Amino acid sequence: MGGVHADSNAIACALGLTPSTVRQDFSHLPIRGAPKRGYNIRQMERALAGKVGIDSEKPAIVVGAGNLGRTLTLRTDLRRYGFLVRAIVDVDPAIIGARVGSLTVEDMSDLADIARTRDIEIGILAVPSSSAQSAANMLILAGVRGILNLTFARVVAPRRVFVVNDAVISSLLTLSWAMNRRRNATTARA
Amino acid sequence: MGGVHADSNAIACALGLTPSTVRQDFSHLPIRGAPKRGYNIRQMERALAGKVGIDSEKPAIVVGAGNLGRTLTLRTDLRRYGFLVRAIVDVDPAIIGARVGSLTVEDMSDLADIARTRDIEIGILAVPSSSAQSAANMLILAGVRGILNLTFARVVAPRRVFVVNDAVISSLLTLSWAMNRRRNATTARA
DNA sequence: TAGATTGTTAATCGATTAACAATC
DNA sequence: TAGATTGTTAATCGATTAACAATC
Repeated sequence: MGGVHADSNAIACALGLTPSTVRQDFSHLPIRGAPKRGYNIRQMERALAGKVGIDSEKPAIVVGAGNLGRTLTLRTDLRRYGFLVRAIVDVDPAIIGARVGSLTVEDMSDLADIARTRDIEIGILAVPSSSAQSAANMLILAGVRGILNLTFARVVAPRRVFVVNDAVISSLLTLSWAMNRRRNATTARA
Repeated sequence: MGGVHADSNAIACALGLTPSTVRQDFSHLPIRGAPKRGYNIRQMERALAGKVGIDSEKPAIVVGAGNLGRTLTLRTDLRRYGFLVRAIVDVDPAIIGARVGSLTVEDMSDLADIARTRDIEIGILAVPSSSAQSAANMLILAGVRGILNLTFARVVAPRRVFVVNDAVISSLLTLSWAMNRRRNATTARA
C-alpha cells in the first residue's frame, strides 16, 4: 500500500551488512516491515532521523578561527542536519572582529556569555592541540552538552558532556595502518 | 636496564582500557615487558610507529582546492607522521594556478601523470560529495593505494585500495545521537 | 626472598549471523 | 494457495576481561 519499500537484503547490500543485521537492528527501532514487501523507506527515514537527532536544531559554537574553524563555519551542509553554527570565537586580537560568512569572530573570553544567551549545545574545538583541554574546559563551564574535538589531543570531560574525536590525522593513521598491513601480509606470504 | 617504563595498569588508565587488554594487545606486537617494571616506553613507541607506519614517508595528493582542501594542505602536523602533501588539484580553471603554501593548484586532468611521477600513495578527497566517486575513480586509475574520503558520499573502490571515511558531519551525527540518547534515557526514567 | 607484574590460557560478554516459524 | 520476507530465537564468532603460573 503506497510508499516505496526496500527489503532487508537490498538495504544490507547498500550498507555492506547482512540482512540479518539489518533486521536485528531495525527491531530495536520503531520500524516495522511487511513480509513480501520489506520496509517503508519514508518510515525508515523518519525513525532514523529521530534516533540520530537530525530532526531537531542543535546550536553550535566554533572555537578557534584558524583555517579549520573558518572552513567549518562556512560549510552549509551542516545546516541540513540541524547543526547551526551560531558563533565563532578566537583568542587572537588580530582575528577577533573578522567576518566569517554571516558571523563575526568574537572574543573567546566572552564564550560563556555567548553560549548561554544563544542556547549553544555543541562546542566544536578547532584550536591548536596544545590549548584543546583549556578550551574544552571553557566549553564545559559554559554548559555545552557535547564537544566535537577536531584536535589531535585527547580531551577529558565530565560524563554529562559527550566528546567525539575526529582528527583528520587519526583517520590518516588508520589508512596508513591498513596500507601497511597489506604490505606486511604480502611480504610474509612471499 | 635504563629507559623509562610504564606498567600495563598505567597505560590502561591513560587510554581508558583495562590492563588485560593492554597486555593482550601488546602480545601481538614486538613489545616485551619486564615483570616488576612494565614496558619500555621507547620500545613501545618504535613498535607502534612501525605498526601504524608513521616511520615511513607516504606521499599524498589533495583533490579539491576549496576551503577544506587548502586547509588540509597547509597543515604542517601531517608531516610529523610521514604524510607529505606533494600536490593539490582542482577542476576549476579559476583556481588552477593559485598558490597554496609551497604548492600550486594543478589541473585535475593531470592527476594520473602527477600521481605517477611523484610516487603518490594516498589520495585525499576534498571535493563536493556529488563528484566524490568520479574523483575517486581517477585516483584509483592513477594507482593510489589508499583514499581518505572527507566527503559525505560513500565511495566504492577495488579491494586493493583502502578507503577511510572521515566526514566531519558523520562525527557530528555521532555526537547528536549520543546527546539524544542521554535525553531519551532521562525522559524514559522520569 | 617476597612481592609485583608479565604473558597466556580460560571465561565472559556482546555483537553478528543463521535458522525458521509466523504472516502477508 | 505458494512463495517470499519478516521478526525473533538460538548459534557462532570475536573481542574483552579475569585468572594465575612464570619470572624478575
